[in-house]
This record gives sequence, C-alpha cells and structure tokens, in this order.
Amino acid sequence: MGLPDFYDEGALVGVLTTQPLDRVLDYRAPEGGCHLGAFVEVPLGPRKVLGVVWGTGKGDFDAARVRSVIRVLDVAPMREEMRVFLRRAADYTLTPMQAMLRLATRAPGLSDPPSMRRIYRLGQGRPERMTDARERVLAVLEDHGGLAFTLKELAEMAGVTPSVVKGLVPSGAVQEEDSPRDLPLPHLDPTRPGKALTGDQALAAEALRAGLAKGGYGTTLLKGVTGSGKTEVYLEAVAECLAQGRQALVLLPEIALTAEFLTRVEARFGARPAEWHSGATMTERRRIWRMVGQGAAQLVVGARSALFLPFRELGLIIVDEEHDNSYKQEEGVLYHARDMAVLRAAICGARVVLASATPSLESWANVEAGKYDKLELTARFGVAVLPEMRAIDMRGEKMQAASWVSPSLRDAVRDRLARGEQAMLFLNRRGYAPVTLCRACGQQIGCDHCDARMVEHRLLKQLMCHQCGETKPIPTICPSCGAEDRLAPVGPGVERMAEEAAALFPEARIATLSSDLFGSARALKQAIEEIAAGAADIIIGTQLVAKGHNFPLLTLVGVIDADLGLQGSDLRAAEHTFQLMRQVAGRAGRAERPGVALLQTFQPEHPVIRAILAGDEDGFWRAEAQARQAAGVPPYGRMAGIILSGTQMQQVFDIANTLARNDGALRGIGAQVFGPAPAPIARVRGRHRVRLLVKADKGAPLQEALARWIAPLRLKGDLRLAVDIDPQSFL
DNA sequence: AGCACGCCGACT
DNA sequence: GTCGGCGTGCTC
Repeated sequence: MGLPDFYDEGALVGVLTTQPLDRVLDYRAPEGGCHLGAFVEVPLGPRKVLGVVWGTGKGDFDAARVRSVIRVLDVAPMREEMRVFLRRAADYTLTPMQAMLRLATRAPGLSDPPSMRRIYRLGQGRPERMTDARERVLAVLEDHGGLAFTLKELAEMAGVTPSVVKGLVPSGAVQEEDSPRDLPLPHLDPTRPGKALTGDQALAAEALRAGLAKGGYGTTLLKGVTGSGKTEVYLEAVAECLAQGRQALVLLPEIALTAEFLTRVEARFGARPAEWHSGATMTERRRIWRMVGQGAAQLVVGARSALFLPFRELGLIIVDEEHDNSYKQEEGVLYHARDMAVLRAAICGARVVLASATPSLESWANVEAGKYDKLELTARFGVAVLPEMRAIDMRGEKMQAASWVSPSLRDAVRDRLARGEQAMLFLNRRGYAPVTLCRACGQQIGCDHCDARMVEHRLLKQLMCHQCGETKPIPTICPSCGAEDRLAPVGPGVERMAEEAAALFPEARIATLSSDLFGSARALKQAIEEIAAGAADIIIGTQLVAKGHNFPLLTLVGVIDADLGLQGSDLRAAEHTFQLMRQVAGRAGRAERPGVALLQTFQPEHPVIRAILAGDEDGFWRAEAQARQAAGVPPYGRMAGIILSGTQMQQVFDIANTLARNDGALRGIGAQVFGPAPAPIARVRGRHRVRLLVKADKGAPLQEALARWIAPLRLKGDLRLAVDIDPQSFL
C-alpha cells in the first residue's frame, strides 16, 4: 500500500480510535516516533482514548489544531494482515471500522502498564520433610527448567493445592517473586505422540498435515459423526502447525468450551492451551492477548471472539461444530465466526478446518463448488452402528388429552425398561408448558417487554420469557379478564414430559436434562455423567442432549415432536431439523447395543422426515440445495436483514416504509426489498423492531448497494438501524 | 461515546 | 430574571 512503516516525531499520522467516529483522525507522531499499526493513546476533546496508527494523516484538518499522540502503548503494533482483516470484515458486515477495532482491542487494561504478579520458580533449598505432593511440584518446575508460574497454574499442573506450593517457600525449595511482566504460557509439545488413529482417521490426519506442509490458504471440511475421532484428527493438524512454529486457533461454540475439552488438548500436548472465553478474568485475558501478540501463545482454544486476537503467525484455524448457529453473533457486530475465520485465514495464508458431524448447507455447497476440500470419517469409534430410524405416524395413534407419548412409543420404552436399558424422550422445549391460556377469555400470557409468550417453569415456580429472560410469578387470576383459576398450561415442555413419563412408567427412574435446571455447567456435567453411568432409566432432554454426550446404555430415542422445527418460515428450518434429528438419533446405540430412534410425526411423507428416516444424507442435501437454488436464497443467493428499532412503533414503521420506497440503489443491482414487517421478535426490552429483507443474486454487489441505500437516512431520537448480512435466524 | 452548546417552560 | 429539559453537533 506504499505506507511507511515508521513515522518520525511530529509526522502527521491518521489514527483510528475506538470511539464511534467513523473517520480516521489526524495526529502528530509522539516523541520517539511511532510504527504503523502502533496502539496509541490520543487526546480527544477532554479525554484520552485508545487508537491504532492507521496510516499517514490526510492533512485536511486545521494544522494548528492537530494534537499529538500522548504515548505509544507497550504492545506489539497491529500487523498489516489484521488491519486488512478488520477492513474487509467491516466492508462485508457493513460495520463501522471503530466497532471492528473494538473487537480487536477487547483486552482490558491494554493501556495500563504491566501489573506485578507473584510467581513461583525453582529455588536452591530442599524442604526438611518431603511428601508426594511436594515432589510433584518440584518435578513440574524441573521439567520446565527455569520457568516460573503463578500459584494457581503451578498447583494445577502438579495436581496439588496451592498451600503445598506455599509450604515449599520457607525452605527455599520454591522461590516466590514479583514479576512485572505477563508470564509466559506453558510450552506445548507437538512432538508428543497422539492417540493411535484408525485407518480413515490416519488418512484424514495425513491429508490435513499435508495441507499445512504445503502452506498457504485452504479450507477443509472434516465430517464425522460424534465418536468418529474428529478431535484427535484435527489435533494432528494442530501438532503439525505448532511443529512449524506457527500459531493455531481452535474455535468452539461457547458451551462446548469445557474443562473436559481442555484436558484432552492437554493430554495431547502436555500442557494447557491458552483459553479465550467470556468468563475469563481481566488479568487472564490481558495476558493471553499479549502472549498471542508476541507469538508466545502457541495454541488458543476459544469462543468466536478469539478470531480477533492479534496472532503473529497464524497457521491454522479449526472451527469445531461449524454448523452451530451460536457462531453467528446476533448482537452488536453481526458476524458469522465461521465465515470470518475463512476470511482471516485467506488473508494471512492459514489453513482452515471446519469440523462437524452435520455440516451446514453453506459448507456442503462450498465443497460441491470445489472451494473447500472434504474429508470424511465414516467409522464410529468402536463398533460402527447408526441407529435404525422409524417414524411413528401420529395420525394413526390414539392420543389422550394433554398427553404426548403415543402408545407405540410407550410400548417401545416399556420394552427397554424391561431389558434394563435406557430410553430418551427428546423434546426441544424447555419448561413445563410453552403457553399459558385463560380458559375464560382466551388470552395467552405474554411478556411485558417482548412479544413472546411466557413459558411456564413449574420447577422454578415462575413464568419466563425465553426471549429476554424476564420472569414473573405464575398468576392465579387472568391479567386480562380477571377470571380466577381459569389459567391452563397448553402444550408440552420437558418438565411436563417428565410428569407424563412418571405417570406412564411409575417404576422407572426419570432424569430431566434441561439447561435451566442446573445452576452451573459443572452440575450439569456431573448429572450427565451419573445418568450415563446408569443412574436413570428414562432421560428427558432438550437440545443440549444432542451435543455429543455419550450414553452407553441408551438404546432408544423417542422424538416427541419431529415436526416442531419444520413449522415457521425460517429458510433453514429443514436443515436444522435434519441436523438436530441426526444428532439426537446419534445418541442411541453405541458400543455393542444397537439403537433405535422413533420419530413422532404428523407428516411422515414430508421430504425432510423421509430423508432423515432413510439416512440419505447426500440425497437430503441435494434436495435442499435444489430448493434453495430455485428460491434464490443462501447459499445460492444473497440476503440481508435491516432491523429498525425504537420505542415509538409508528416512528419505526414510518422510517422503514420510507426506506422501502426509496429502493433505487437496490433495484440498480437487481435486488428486491421485502417488508417492512414486524421483526419476528417484534419487541425486545421495550423497543419495537421492524425488519426489511433484501434478496439479491449471488454475484450482486450487495454491501455496496446497501451502503448507498441507507447512507441518506438520518436517524432521529432513539431510532436505530442494524444491517444483518447473511441473517441466520429468521425468528 | 461523552460533553458542550443552545433554545423553550416552571421556579426563587 | 434563572435553572434545567435533552436535541444537535463536535471531537484531530
């Protein structure tokens, strides 16, 4: 780009700040000059703000009023590839640059001087009394020759409590000191042998290694059912990347980022990787951010925001569970981490591995189009059995009122109970009942802040809004008509399923797994382990049971409502139902016991249900691809959502209508506008939301046209506009 | 984002 | 006469 790499003192530089100013401001380089990309503190009005030296100043501002950079922060300057990445990501998502920059500077205390920390290293002395625990501490320190660790880290590595480490200080065996710098992370050893791989695992691992050895950008879809060893295979690619001296990033959906996963990585490389997630402490985030920037963090395991860490030499990005829709950020900067991972890798010449048992249609289409490579792990670990899947045609079942388990499913469950095996009833609905209806006036109880209905949670003794989390006590008097004791729960949730199961199978031990029934991830994990070990006969669960937990005794999965996901107008409804059904069915029949999945459905002829039953995955994707192609929707067409929001509904609609009428910029590229319509979540925290949908051909310059379209708009008062490129959720 | 400036209603 | 409501505009 022809930019100088360094600016001498007094030179005019352009600084992008994290303030919501959508232009680059001119400043003078400070004493000692500054590098291009330097993180700096600059004066802005009465304040000091964080910024990055973005290039040469434009000089279009009154020279006498140009102020000087206050200081250059003691962190590595932002690399050019990161600046390009932010720019391209901003262009793609139509996000203002300063919002992009904020994502890349999410390190708390970035501008603070390094803090002092207490660290522990090997000393000279020997303790008078030696114990096993003490031996382990000293052994860890000896193994890492000369390195120092924090108390918690050292204790964890040695498998002792912190007091053991403290106890070694008086004798001088362990030295305690204050260190001003952020501590290095433990070293990961890529040369340690990995788990033994089976035939196709070894082949896949070899292919990934070869890709890394070749260098340059490339994306591979790694497909394999749970238990097929995906993780082991991609960790081989990580090993190759680390061996090359480059950094690797493993992205996981936030809920999959568990201690169990980190332990697996630790087992492979002999030390814990850096961990990046929303729950990390300030100090920890700061340390990791700096270490990543210095190239000292070899491997980061993290949630989607880890994509914006300042890697020096990123060689590999793994996107595990790439189909997971939590990769789409739905608030603030609306980006899809999977797509941004591919973008970032393409810019810095890294490899991407998209891992999933049930890949998204986007990735499937990219494989078909030859943009991505594909590797498939076919065999399940151990015995290879996918469960047999059958439909229960609900039109032919005699159902009682307020009951959802059909006689056929009931008999199948009884059969498992008699054989001492486990059965699972799957219903993707939390709570007791999704609707609370007044039998007197017909009114349903809704949320005061959203348009959503309140869901009864009987165990928590309250009504809850699944949109905004608002709760209120379960009323006995109808808030609408005042009738007493006429409110009735309508429809099933998992809690109600548990009630029905208890009535149907009084002798069985029943466990309900729903995210809201456990205070912590740890409690949930423990419950799952106990259940997997046989502590329950019937498992009743929501979506979370689909996420890769193993239940070796489980041989029957009954899907209460296979049609649930097919309702509504979401263009990905079929895709999500297909993925979810396959994931849930995959819980049944591991090890030596073959499993059966029974799907209760009112539309057994529905193409999605038929594809699920037939296990004809390629057939399903081909049909789905054809349907989307015919409709011109993603991934064969482009879409964008425009969400306008504000407290005054009429104002919001007025501005949306104005926008929809003045669509010249869009028609110019052959795009169409639909709406305005109330957004599917029409009210959130007191704000009314109205949505416009824009549809364009695949090759159309959508972002550019959108930018021209919304540019003349002046938003007054509390009106807000958000552009959602490639919207995922239509709900 | 903050923070100032600025122009119209109920107080000492 | 003045205190203060928050609409509009600026920050290199």
